[in-house]
Amino acid sequence: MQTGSSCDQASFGTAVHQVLESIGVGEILSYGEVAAEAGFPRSARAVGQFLRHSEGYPWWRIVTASGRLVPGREALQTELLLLEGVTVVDGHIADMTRKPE
DNA sequence: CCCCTGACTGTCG
DNA sequence: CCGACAGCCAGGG
Repeated sequence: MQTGSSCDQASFGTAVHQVLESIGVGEILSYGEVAAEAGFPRSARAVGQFLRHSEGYPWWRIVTASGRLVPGREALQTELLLLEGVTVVDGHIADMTRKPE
């Protein structure tokens, strides 16, 4: 895509909105990843504020950079992720695309 | 325009 | 692995 009109960053919420909409089922991203995709690699916190104040977004697909689930909704998020087909263990993602070993 | 808060991140102990 | 501290950035009063 990028037909030439997708570079307009109206505001943070608009950019994040596009990224959240781009996430597929079973796709886990961290706040920093979403922020980077939105065009703000240093604004992970702003993503959290947006998700918390907004509803209708797959916030459960968003975790911290450590693969940790969102504080305050760990139990709920874990169940939702399991339903999405994501492996969650003890409140943390066990299926991150990373393979340190 | 200034100050504070926060669903973050990375480093240190 | 986990708790504490500092740095960075956007939003709201």
